[in-house]
Amino acid sequence: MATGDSFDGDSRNGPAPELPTSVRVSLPAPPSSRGPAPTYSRAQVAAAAIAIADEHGIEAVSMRRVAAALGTGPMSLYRYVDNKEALCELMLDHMFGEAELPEPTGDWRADLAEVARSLRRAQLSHPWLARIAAGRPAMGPNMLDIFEYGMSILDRLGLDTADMLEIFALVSSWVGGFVQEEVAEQAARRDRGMDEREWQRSMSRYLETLTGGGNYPYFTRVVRAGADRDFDTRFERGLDRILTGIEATLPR
Amino acid sequence: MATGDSFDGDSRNGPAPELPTSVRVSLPAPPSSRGPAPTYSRAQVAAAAIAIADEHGIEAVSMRRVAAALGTGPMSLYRYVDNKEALCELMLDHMFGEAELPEPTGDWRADLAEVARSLRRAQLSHPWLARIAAGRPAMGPNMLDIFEYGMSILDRLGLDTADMLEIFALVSSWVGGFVQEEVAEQAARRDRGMDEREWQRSMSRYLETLTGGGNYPYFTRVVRAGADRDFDTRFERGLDRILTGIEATLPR
DNA sequence: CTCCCACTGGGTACGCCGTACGCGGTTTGA
DNA sequence: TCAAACCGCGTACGGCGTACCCAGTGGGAG
Repeated sequence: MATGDSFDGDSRNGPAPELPTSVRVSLPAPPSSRGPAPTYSRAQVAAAAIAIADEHGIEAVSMRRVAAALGTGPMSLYRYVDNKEALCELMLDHMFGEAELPEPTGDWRADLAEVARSLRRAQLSHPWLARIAAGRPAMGPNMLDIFEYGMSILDRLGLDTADMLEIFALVSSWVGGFVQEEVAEQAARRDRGMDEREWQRSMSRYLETLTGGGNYPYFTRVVRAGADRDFDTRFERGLDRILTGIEATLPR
Repeated sequence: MATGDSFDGDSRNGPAPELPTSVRVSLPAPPSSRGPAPTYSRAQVAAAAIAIADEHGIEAVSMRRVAAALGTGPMSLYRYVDNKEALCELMLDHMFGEAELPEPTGDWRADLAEVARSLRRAQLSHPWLARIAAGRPAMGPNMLDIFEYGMSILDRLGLDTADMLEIFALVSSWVGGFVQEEVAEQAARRDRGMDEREWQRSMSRYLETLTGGGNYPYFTRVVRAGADRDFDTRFERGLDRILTGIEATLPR
């Protein structure tokens, strides 16, 4: 799988046609022979932004800071990126380039599960990713690579394109939702650093404050018993359920 | 189901104990008898913020604007809400109060499907919701109501608490991921207002620009054939697959 | 070889933002 | 009665995204 630099590589192609911003951003930079060569590449810009997000959180990523990290002024960034929104999309697609996908085994369930695990791994290794991805369509070249890989797995099942798309979207959107909850809870616990015991006690107090302790019997039970499994097994079990559901609703 | 005003109602309870911000925010305001009565309520603040988000988009929601909508100064808001993050959580839980849940029928598949549809409906009626919810744990009173409702449905299946939680989380996180993609695509199309035909053509051009047309065979096929079904049927079919998967992996 | 001009780098400035701080007015329990 | 507790809100600071503009650069056309 690509390493995420798929932005600057090749240069064949004319002037960018009118496209929605959310798509145009993923295009490689135009050839541009006339003036001096650009000092940086889009990949460098993305890498700088990602480094800041990893170290100081996504909210610390500002045009000024990214520019400073590159050793330049704030406005210079706009030579590489239309605006901050575009910078985010650049970071987003760059990350999906890190996903490593093994050679398909031929067992579609196992192979699709591996795609799901890769997507989760990518988003988990950079927790701010889920925040960025929210409400943004992800169709950069790297995400498209993963899409193609997933579709090729489903191609053995004799479905039409719409069905394949539907199934791929089912898996990938579940992974997205799952990881979102996962990082949310991680962040909430890190908020004030509390361990399992402390968190449990503070949630109990929350419940009592809310209703005097009477209502919310199920949530109370979950909190009291610490009844939530760890995310790894929840993920695997959920994945298994979803794949089972897909298999069961396959034609013939 | 509550209408979302569950914040200001009752007043019994002592001073707020030390809780993580992400949880404390959902607490009803302390009784506070001493000074003059507050001019507004937390529900009013939330409603004002929501109105702005609905009309001008979530990024237009600023402390200053919300305050102005209420007819007051920016700093007055901080009497009702710790900071902007807290305002967002207030909006979030307030929205889930709008979800209307019918009386359970006793058929757990149908009932759980109805919960899923309610969650989707709530998030779809305010597209900015998905953006806000990303990476934030949602455990306000209204979300807890939905949680309790869902768990009570699953309670008939003879599972332990951890299994019930797992299944509820599976459904709700899938809905979250699905709606996220749904509003993302809606937003992308609205970005520049283009209909089906235009979008198709611009995506074709995007593909050609990307690779000269050769790679991404599946995505090309999807774009060329317009092979994506509408979101309503995708949702129903996905939901059916997930419920089937759950049913198939039920013990005994 | 020359010159033009597309291109890059980057400074300045504007209008927003979140919010720390603090002051004056109001209410109420002691 | 009066101090403590609370509310409303004005002022101000530092940071943000980015519009605008100008100087420098280097390849292609003449």
